[in-house]
Amino acid sequence: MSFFFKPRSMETTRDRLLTAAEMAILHKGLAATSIEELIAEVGITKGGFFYHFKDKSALVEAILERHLDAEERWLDGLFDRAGQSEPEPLTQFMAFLALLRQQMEALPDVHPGCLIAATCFQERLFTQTVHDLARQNLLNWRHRFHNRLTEIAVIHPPRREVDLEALADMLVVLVDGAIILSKTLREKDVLPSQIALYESFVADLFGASG
Amino acid sequence: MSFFFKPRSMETTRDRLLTAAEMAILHKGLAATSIEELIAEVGITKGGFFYHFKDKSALVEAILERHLDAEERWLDGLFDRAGQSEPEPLTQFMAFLALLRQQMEALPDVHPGCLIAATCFQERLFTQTVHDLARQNLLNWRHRFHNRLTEIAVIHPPRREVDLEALADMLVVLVDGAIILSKTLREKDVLPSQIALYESFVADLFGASG
DNA sequence: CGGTCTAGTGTACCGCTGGTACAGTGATCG
DNA sequence: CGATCACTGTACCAGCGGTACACTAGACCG
Repeated sequence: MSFFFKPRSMETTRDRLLTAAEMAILHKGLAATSIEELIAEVGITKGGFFYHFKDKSALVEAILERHLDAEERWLDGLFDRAGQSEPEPLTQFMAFLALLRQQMEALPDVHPGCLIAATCFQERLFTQTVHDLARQNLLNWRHRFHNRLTEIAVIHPPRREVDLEALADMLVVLVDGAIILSKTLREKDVLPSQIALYESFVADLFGASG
Repeated sequence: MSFFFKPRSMETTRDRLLTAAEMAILHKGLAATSIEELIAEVGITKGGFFYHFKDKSALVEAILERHLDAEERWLDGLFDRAGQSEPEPLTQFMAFLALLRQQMEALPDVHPGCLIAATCFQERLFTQTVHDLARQNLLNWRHRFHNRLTEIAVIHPPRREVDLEALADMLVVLVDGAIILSKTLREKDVLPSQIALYESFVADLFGASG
């Protein structure tokens, strides 16, 4: 969902291309991002571009791979911080959600967008590989959240019957949907306030004290 | 959010262009939809296209206007059906949500997408007019849902403190987010199950019997 | 019957962008 | 010293958005 896992120092030209392209695609869309503009920004020629990537699709695939990797490390980091000296799964999950919300609150502007959502609305511009990467990533988060929620539900039986897989999806859905609302309305607080709502939903459902 | 408010009979060429373009944009994205492809489908020439629309942006503006209009009539229709012989605002709103969910369940395939979300991820491809239309539409739904929820909250004080504007946004956010998940995973039940989750959230929050 | 408007056709043309092809080059490595 | 890497530079092509403009078949209007 995000981008602010910072690039390495001693960047290669390839990495600078990926970064420039990622930013451009997030802000303007793939179609509005021309190769000529990217190579101008990075300071190489067209030949140099096609030396690194056989076409625009290959560039997008590389961006998505790098991005999903960084995102996974980032969210793992949040889970780790939330889990430190806190074995209770519900409290742990609530701490994770709070961290997630705080990170979104700390963003200087509205969230620049979600690469996955961007690919989903421009189907034919992207290759099957790109769509498969997006799909695998979403399935990954569904399963991770679902596992956590299942663990929680064992210890804290939910107040009402609830589809835990849908509840896991809901977090992904809220983040992506909130990015759309946030970008369209240019209101940066939509994302944290939707996460806050999810927090209160989950807390109440599993009967956390509060 | 939708499209299945059927076109009029005795369609004009302009209307057939709008319909073909709307479908194409929803399924493939704007950039992947060429004017040449549209005129081939409709059976006119390039001159004919530019007779109706001064450029591609004008086409998109017309699509969005027609779409938002139809969407408003459609959702008004759902509200009306939900409100028939049912003056109690919470019961009315719950009935509306149930109708919305049923409509989404009844879709034969995964939801084809949301035009607003599609515009949001291809910023530079669309004109300011398009973005303003999208913005106004989302603000419209926020206010309408917010008003309903405020009405409800007066009669049924919520069990917990809750930001009613965020709760109003949540419905829009869930629908758009669910469309992304649904399209990417190619699972058609994501949308109705997220609405169902919202239903149970709202019902519980305002203490509906159940 | 002629005039005007509508809804196009048909042709020719332009610039930008993605993409191809390929020869050359300076730095670095074994 | 030769090979490989990471490019440069030039030339070129096709597709698409968009422009320009002359022409026309049918409907409506007096």
